[in-house]
Amino acid sequence: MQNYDHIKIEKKWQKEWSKNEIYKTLNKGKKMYVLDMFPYPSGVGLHVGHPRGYIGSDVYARMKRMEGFNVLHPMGYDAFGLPAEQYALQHKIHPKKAVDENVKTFERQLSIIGLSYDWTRKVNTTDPKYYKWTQWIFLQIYNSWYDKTQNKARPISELESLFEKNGNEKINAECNSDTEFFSSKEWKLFSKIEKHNILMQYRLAYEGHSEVNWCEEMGTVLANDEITNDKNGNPVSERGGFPVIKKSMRQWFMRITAYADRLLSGLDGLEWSDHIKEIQKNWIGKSDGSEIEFKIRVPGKFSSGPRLPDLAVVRAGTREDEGPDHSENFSRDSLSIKVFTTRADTIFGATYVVLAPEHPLINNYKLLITNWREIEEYINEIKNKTDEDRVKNDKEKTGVELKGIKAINPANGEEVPVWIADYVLATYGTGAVMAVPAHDERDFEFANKYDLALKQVVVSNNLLKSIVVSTTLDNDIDFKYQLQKSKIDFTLSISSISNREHIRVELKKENLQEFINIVQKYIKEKCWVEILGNENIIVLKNEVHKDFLNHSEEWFKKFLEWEPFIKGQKNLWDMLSKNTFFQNLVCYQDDGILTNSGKFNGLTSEEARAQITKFVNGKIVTKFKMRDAIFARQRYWGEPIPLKHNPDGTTTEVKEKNLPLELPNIKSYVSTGTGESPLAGVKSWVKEGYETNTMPGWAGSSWYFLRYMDPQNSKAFASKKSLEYWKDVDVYVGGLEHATGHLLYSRFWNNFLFDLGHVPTREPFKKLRNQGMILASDGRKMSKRWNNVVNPDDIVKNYGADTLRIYEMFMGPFEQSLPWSTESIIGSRRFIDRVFRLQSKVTNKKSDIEVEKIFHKTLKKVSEDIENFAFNTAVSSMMILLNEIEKFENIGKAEFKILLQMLAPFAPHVTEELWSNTGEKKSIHKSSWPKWDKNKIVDDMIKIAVQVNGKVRTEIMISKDMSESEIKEMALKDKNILTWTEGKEIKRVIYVPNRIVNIVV
RNA sequence: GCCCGAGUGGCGGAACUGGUAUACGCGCACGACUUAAAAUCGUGUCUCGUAAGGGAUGUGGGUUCGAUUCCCACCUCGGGCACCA
Repeated sequence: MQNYDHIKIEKKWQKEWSKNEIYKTLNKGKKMYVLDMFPYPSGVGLHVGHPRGYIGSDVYARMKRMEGFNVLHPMGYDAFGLPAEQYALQHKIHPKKAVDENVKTFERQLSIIGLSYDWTRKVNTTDPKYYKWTQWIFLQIYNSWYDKTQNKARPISELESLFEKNGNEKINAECNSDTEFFSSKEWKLFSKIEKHNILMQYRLAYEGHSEVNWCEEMGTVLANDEITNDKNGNPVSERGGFPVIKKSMRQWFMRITAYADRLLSGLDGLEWSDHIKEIQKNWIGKSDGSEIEFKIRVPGKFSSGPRLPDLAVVRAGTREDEGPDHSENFSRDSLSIKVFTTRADTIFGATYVVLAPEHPLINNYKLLITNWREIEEYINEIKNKTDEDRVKNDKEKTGVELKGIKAINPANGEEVPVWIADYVLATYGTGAVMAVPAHDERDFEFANKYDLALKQVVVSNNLLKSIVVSTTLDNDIDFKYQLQKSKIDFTLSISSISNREHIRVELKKENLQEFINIVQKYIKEKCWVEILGNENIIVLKNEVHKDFLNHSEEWFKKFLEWEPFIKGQKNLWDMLSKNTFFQNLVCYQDDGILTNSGKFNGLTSEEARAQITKFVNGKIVTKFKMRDAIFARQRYWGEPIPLKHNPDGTTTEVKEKNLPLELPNIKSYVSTGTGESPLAGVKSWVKEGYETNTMPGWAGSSWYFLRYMDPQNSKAFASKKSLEYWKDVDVYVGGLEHATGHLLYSRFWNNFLFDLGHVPTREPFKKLRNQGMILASDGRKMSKRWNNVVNPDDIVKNYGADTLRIYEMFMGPFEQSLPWSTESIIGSRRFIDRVFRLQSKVTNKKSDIEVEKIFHKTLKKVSEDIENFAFNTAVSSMMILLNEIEKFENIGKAEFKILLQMLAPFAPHVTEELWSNTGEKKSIHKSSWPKWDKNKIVDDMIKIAVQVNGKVRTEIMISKDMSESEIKEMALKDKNILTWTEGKEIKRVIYVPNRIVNIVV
């Protein structure tokens, strides 16, 4: 490494840049906001994988700066949360101190890489001046409700006046599902606490109870994404690996579900990868379906017909000790079960109804149910199971019938049994389903186990597309001959797996009968038949194949039952056209054509869904998988929630002028372990009535991108003026692991702030790029545990920051995970050395025209590649350029300077050194990005390939002004080509401009 | 199980919208410089074949003048979701 002293040069320029503040952001000009996901400053320091994203965004930001944009490229710290507190506990220091120490390490490691952050805009979520505004935003959310008609959040005070005027029946708002109706008059009569409780059901940040993931060891509640499974499949905390159980607790929630639809539709306008959009879509989990009521009937007690039982009988079902008599509310709803389904088209096949074991209606039916003891036992059994047990994939479904009551299928009036079963979730849809075993896998499995009826109501409509006949016949030539004779089209292929020949028949209506005749004849005379898969595959074989025995016993049993039918093949037509044979073994879940469905027969599933829903008085509804987010931690190290609990049970907020509500300084912030936050042990805090829970880790990170726009502002989280100027993040760079956390919460908060007019755009991140992980050379994640961590400090010391930067960009596509190779890094260093040496060849003379051309072509490529985050090919094209120009004796200064400028975003230090060596006084990073000259990227003569029948046979040089026919003629006359075309008729000549000529003979 | 994404030399990878597959880098081999080594520079490096030429982009088919690229089936790996009706 004698070429240049990277240690000296890099230090020198880093000092210079910070002295001259060359990366300082202005507040005018054409804006460009390039943001990295700010890190949690952990104690262990960085490995070479961490800076990859930062380097990518830095390259981009540097080019944009040179292109004349006013670039905002900041960095900060997300320092609240469990990890910091755990670290502090372990090291027996205050979390604040731990954070400060870690930030220092972090900044030292980052600073040597030469990233162009404007450090004057640094933010830290644990700074009271910062979290004042986190608390402020919380209060805005707390004081809002979601109007589904206007489709936006509105101040809670507006809701109060609406209640005052009309009560709540006509208000189309997002609220808790158990909210009851009241009139304007009733509202006025409600007590303070009643009003408070009702409003709480509408607030976008609300208090409630819920079953949560409780970690005894850590004394805290964890979010789903903070939990993993240990090797036995038991739930454990991601950090520490402590066991996690279910526990019901008082919680604060964020009503993110109010925004589910907008979070979904908002994705359309974003330049994010399809992959991450897919993850968010899945997470939000929208499904369009119908809510349909199944009436309840008590057989025996009442004569006949779907008559409802007397209210008195049902009322007797409520327990005396349940407190006030709810029978008025109880009446209608209790006499029917509301189910949610996306397959209303299959309702004629609904042969039973299932409630989740937790379903509130079950208790109401107590006196009607004849096997109550059994039911109670079952429910208790389920309660004691962990979620993990219940959801385990290979677990058999269990359930019990509610004997004594029946449900009425509203489509055909049939009486069907009612069950409770653990495969139905209380938390999704209505907590009840209509079971259609013929068309739903889960219902199918359950029905098989408990011997419940199965009724097929949808048949496949793709039968007429194609049928594959797979043969293991000794001689299938005859079969093919028969097909040919009947003019049935087919194609042949060999299955790579079974080595069977596949005859794919494209069936048309007019030869369906003919085809079936042939198959029937075969079955009758020569062979066995088997029908496989969902793909209409028929297997013709000489004997029962061994494969057969690989099927489950059950399948085999059923097959045997069908065997005489097949041997007799009376009804093959029916078997094929309805495919009942197959469908009765494995349920058919796709859309199709309705059958056995009364007047709806013949409709497509899609048509039927709408019509049937209407017919049974159902309602078209949309459901989401996403749940409201828990917004509380029983921990010390988080933002205090700025609310006070009053003795009368109501809650009041801390006034804006009293924000921030600062974390009290306490001696022991160790968790009490009782589920109470350490704050519950602070007397002064409790005396004031302050909320003892703190905010979760994602609070501070859900809006930090706004704070960078105006980080010092003490009057607002950012001034209107800077918000209007910066608007949103143009390019956001970070890891994929935040897809369902941070990236969703930030979008939620930003949408909310938009509704109230606090920010100018709905969506915060226009363009998102996810850097791939850098794995260790053994292909595993870099981790202390595997002892495979590569420290960037060592790389910077041995090879230089520029080499590290170039290598990390060159190693492969930015979004792809790649293994690190310290062996390969030398290539990037050599490249820099060669550029460094190139300066001795620089003259004041003009470069050769060929040299100029290469330069401009490369410049175009590099500019476009950086724009597209294709950093690897940008570096590679500069390497190609260098290979080319090294062949020349001399190179003009102008071209050399272009090379330096192109390279500057990747290797800021060495290019700055060389730039100053050319006599430039101003920093290269303040220079303007060179423009490529489109006249200098076209060649006069180009080489194209000539193919004969698609195979390259020679190359010819053409000039750019030759016509198509001239080129074709030149190709045909080429002597290499003549040896291939001699004596043959030229059928066609294809010319693709600037690429190839293909001669077909 | 369902839904995405990906499979190209010894290795990381390149190939625009269907148009000369294997750019660039690492490694390896040979050569030059050197007393020697390092560094540097040069040459070669998918495969079979002396050559002409043939064969290769996970496997098998298809469409096309032409397929890494489009379609169908399958295999493998990675990721997401996981009884969401």
